[in-house]
Amino acid sequence: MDLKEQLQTAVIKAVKDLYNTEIDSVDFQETRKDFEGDITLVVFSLLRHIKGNPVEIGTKIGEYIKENEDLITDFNVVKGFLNLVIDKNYFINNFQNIYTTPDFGKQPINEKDAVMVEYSSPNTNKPLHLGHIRNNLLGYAVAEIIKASGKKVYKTQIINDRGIHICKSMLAWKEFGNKETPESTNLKGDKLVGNYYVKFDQEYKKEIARLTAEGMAESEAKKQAPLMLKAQEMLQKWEAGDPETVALWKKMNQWVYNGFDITYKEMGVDFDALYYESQTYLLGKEFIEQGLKKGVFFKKEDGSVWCDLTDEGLDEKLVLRSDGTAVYITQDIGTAIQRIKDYPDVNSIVYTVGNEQDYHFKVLFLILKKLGFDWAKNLYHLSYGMVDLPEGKMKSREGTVVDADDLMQQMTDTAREISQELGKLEGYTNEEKEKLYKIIGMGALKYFILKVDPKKRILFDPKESIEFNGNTGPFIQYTYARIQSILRSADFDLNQKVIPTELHPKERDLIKQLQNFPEVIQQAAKNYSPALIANYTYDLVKDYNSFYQSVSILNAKDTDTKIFRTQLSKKVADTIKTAFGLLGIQVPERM
RNA sequence: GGUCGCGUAGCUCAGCUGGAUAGAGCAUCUGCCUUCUAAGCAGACGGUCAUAGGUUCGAAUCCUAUCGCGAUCACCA
Repeated sequence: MDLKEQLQTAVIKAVKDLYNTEIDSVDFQETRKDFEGDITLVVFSLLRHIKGNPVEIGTKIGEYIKENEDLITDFNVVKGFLNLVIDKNYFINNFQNIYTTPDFGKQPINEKDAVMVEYSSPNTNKPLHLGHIRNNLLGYAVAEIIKASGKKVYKTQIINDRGIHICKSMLAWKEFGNKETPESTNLKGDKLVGNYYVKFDQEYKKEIARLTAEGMAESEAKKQAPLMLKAQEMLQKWEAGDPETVALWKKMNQWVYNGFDITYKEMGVDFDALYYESQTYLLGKEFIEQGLKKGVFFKKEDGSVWCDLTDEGLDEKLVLRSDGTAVYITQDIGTAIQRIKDYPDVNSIVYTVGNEQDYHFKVLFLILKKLGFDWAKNLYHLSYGMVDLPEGKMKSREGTVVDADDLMQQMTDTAREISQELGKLEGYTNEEKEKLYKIIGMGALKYFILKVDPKKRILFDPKESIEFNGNTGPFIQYTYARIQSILRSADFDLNQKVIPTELHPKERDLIKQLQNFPEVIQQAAKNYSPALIANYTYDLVKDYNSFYQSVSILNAKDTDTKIFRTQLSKKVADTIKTAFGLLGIQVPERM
């Protein structure tokens, strides 16, 4: 039986025997660290049923329970709080279970209960930047956390590979590119294409300047600039399936995909199912037709189709243009339905998209509900705040974008500098060292981003960059590495069952912290919050370091204690590894 | 203007479904490497939890209003 249940029945019985009063449940909470005890009964909540002084009541219940419940060895009452001390054998036995459970904290996967997690979903006309990094890290971590909570997960993305913005870079390459290729320029494909997107904008601005100088109004010049007209023409050709345009589109998109693949690999994220906008943008129209028949939508005189959401406190939303073409949300309706069709075991979709699209997803989910899909109630928009720079928003045209590849490289470089200064890696080959710098640099970056609540915006100062001391990824990795060092020197069998004669308070804290891990995973999955995992891991490491500093592990007095403490260390390391795995962060054997 | 989100130490952030004296890290200061890795540990300093009301035995947490910051309200995606 679970500890809280057991204590609950004990308290209920105590109240019945002492006060002749029936209560059905009581609340426990963990005892705060600055008080003695392990678990606390808040007596105040009993005052509804029992009249009297909280301290007296607490004391009486405490005495009764100490007498009648073997688990409780002592108690104290502070104000209205009854702090109970749990028998050390409970913790020792519990730790034995934890220790022998592989992948402790994770639940086995239920194949029938699947979730699709969408993240990344970039445009294919420019390289990934810091904002995408947050998106990717969040999406990946949430997917891993949901998996650990016992569900099957498909990671997916929808690649925005068509539209006027794609035509812009294609056109600029055609006009100004001199047949450059990633090979000829030695540039990553996404960088090369991105350069042409910028080039388009520059040339377009020149044209506007020329036209306005000739006396044209600026708004008119924006529409009439030859480059813009050509880009629009190109889009039409693309939609008509013009072979030459389609070939160029395929070629340049492939360059971008090759570039993205490198970035994704560096970042350590992956996908199980890819969707391309070019294949989905026509989807959804048939469901608009169905919705019209059902009366979910209505048609205006000009032929445009709308959904009336005013009774939900929202506006009317366009779902089909007057010319019959699809808009953004039409496609999203179609894609969602398609995904459920493709993966019948999926009954929930998580969309990792920035909070500027909160309204869009609110509307999307409502419409899908109105269309009568029962899975629509399980859709979730994992909305996250922007990553801003001290100067404000990142703007590609002003060159203030923090490029994803550059940033990752920079992190590795910083890790290298710090490591070399500390110089603890003798005996490592250069190759091993480089691998390690990458692990540390990426750990710093990922932890930095994932430890903050997704809803909050992140202020990223490239100059101050990312810390390697304190509440950081490397700090946690370092603790892991130190434990590995202990395990390397341990010359005894770690699989034996030992019962130490004493339980140090720090050991008690550690075991308590370890016990919480499964619950933390469930919470994190429920709240779609990698930050919970990150902060839990930090707390665990703080507890461990404190333990490490106050007791001897390998030099402990007796063998049993030595073994027990080593086992405890090992399990802490394993838990760090598991937790960081959920965040997509690797862990080093040495550092 | 309507809607949504955020506002906690000088800075960056924790604080679960209301509970004890609001916690970390950075920065500043003080101790600790002949003993398992000092990317560490122990401690000091630092707060009218934006403001004002309300609910409650009890509020950073829940409700209302106000202020500040951000996002959004396209036949764009």
